[in-house]
Amino acid sequence: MDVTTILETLNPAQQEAVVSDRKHLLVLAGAGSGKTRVLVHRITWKVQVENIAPHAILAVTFTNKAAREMRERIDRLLGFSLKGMWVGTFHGLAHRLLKLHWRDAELDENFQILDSDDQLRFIKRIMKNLNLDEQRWPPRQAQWWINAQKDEGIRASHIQSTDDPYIKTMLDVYREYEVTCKRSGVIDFAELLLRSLELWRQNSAVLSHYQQRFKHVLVDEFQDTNAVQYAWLRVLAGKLGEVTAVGDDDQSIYGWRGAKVENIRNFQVHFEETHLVRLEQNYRSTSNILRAANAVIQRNAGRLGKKLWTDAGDGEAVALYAAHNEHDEARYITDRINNWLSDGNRRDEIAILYRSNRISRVLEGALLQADIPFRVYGGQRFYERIEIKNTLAYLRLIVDRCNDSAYERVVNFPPRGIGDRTLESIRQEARKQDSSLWEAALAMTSGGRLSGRASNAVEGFAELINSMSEDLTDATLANFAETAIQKSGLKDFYRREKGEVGLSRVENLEELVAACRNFYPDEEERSELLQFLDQVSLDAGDRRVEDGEDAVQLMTLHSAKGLEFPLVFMVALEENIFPSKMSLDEPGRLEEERRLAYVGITRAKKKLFISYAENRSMYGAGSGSYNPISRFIREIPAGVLEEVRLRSAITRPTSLGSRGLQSDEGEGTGFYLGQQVNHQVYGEGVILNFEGNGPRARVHVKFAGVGMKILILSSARLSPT
DNA sequence: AAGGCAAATGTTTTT
DNA sequence: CATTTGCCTT
Repeated sequence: MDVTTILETLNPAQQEAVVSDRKHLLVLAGAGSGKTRVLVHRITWKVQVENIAPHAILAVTFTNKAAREMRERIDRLLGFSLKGMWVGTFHGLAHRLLKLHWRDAELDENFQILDSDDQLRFIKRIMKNLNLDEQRWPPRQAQWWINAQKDEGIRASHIQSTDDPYIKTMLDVYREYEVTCKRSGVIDFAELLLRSLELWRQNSAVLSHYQQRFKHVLVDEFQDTNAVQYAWLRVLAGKLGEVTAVGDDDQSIYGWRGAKVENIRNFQVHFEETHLVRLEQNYRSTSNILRAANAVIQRNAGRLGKKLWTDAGDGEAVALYAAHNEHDEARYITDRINNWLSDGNRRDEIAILYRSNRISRVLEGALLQADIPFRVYGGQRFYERIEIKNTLAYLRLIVDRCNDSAYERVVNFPPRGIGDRTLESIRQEARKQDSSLWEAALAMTSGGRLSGRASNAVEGFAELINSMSEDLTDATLANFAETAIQKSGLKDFYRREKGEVGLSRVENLEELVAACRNFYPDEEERSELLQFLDQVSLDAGDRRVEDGEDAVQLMTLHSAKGLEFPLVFMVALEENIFPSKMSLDEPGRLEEERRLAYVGITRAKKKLFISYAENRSMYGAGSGSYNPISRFIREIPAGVLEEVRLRSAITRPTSLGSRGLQSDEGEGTGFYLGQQVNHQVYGEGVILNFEGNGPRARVHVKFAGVGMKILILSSARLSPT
């Protein structure tokens, strides 16, 4: 392959990025500007033109899907397989490292990955043992806290104990959690990253091996890196490694999970001699859509700055629909969808995007009613389903009897007469002799220390696992899984379960067998089953691209990142919903919400519909709440917006107000959102929300010191400050 | 130990 | 409203 083939399909900015020979490279790639393309072509360039060995390249992404895609595209462009190039997710690569250096990393050889579900179970157990009140200290919160620490690279031992009861309690749980994980030979997602970072930091021989090897490090979606991932990259790059980072600070939407936009903003500070390239030409959307996106994101402070443009024409205006309520909104959407379809378009070109999953419910109902096939993404993923996890637990136990979380999950599932009391005594024994549950159970049954019935049941379980284990020899993975599902009693259990739920569970079990059949191991030494289990822990089995069925796609704005659709509906653009109520006080979080709006708008290729409901019921039928129109709608210039009104405004004047789209006003009140006001009793505050209208209109005001108050506007006698 | 009923509880989620 | 959770009964 010659130079021109790599470059000819690229625009000048893309070419500049691909051939850059400064030490480091930061590519600020706007939505739809061809970032993956640049990454793939740059790798090809290095191999084909600069004669860099594939062996010396490490490319890292966040999702398995992105990693797969990158691998395929490099393969295709390069014309030969990756040959020792490391391409994978942060977690996948970290896992690989830890597998190779398990001894140096002080891990069990067969360490297992703890998914967030199992992690929560662990933490619940620990908190129970510590006699912590679940009401006062919700385990989810502890899980959140621990993960947040780990994402920052903070170990329990790094934290100073304080008098603060919250920190004290969390720290106790964290400490105990570390011990439990170690004893059980499991590591959680955050631990994969942190442990591999520590491995490098503490073991210079291992580190220098990888520094010698990976002279070229490339990172996708750089704006989503957290503190540990960033440190990981810096350590690996060392003084000599060359780093290419591709990302978009405007699309950083995972701050709440520890991602640091600062990482991309500071890149040029920490990585000297950086060449900065902006990709601003967008190949996805019409001008009108981009104008809307640019105008919204422009409101954020501290951006690296970037303005998308396109060769494409203006296209249609962005449509805005003010719905009476969520049902009206849903009906409007199904009507538009039917129009689109009757023009001969496909359903899978359509996406409906929302801030939070609960919004989808009414839409699902409407689509069902309108007979429009759809698929809701997000929510449960394949390998997270309970029936799948149970099956996998059997498989894990067969591979490793000492896997306590697997043991706990299935000792008594399907029910076989091993209750809480029995299990608790086994747990105690395990803790006493510092062994696995399996070993403790064995000791107790052979020592006759369990009642006859319990003893028989526990023994029976052990025999079951042992006998399943024998089936492993010379069966194919799929056949083995099938027998396991059979013998464990899972199949019978779910078959007997009534309703559609049971049916779909049996189907999922069959699908798992199919997944086994389609699995191709890539290592020689380790057994197929071991490799399968590892892959499954790291890949949730997101089946988004599934069978290419022609269905409308419903998903959250978060899960829409990276996707594009000719026709996009952004729904429920109301204050407190989008932007979400939780993000309203902190400016940083509000900016993240705005980025989310930017992500949403830029998903649309041809036509974007935005809608909001003047009244939205929280759950089901209640009277519902009046949320003001989302500020993000106001931030879209009037020129690209076209307000659709199907009926005359009877119930409520449009929240846009007579002064048009630019106003930030709570209609007819004389006040506006975010305004500083004074109250005779509460003092100074800021207006966060309007509710209702007419004489009953109320305002939500957050007062300094006093907190949030809801006041009747007509009697509160607020004055502007 | 297992099943049934009332009460609690509801952002976003790459791995 | 709809789903999950924990308590209570058998």
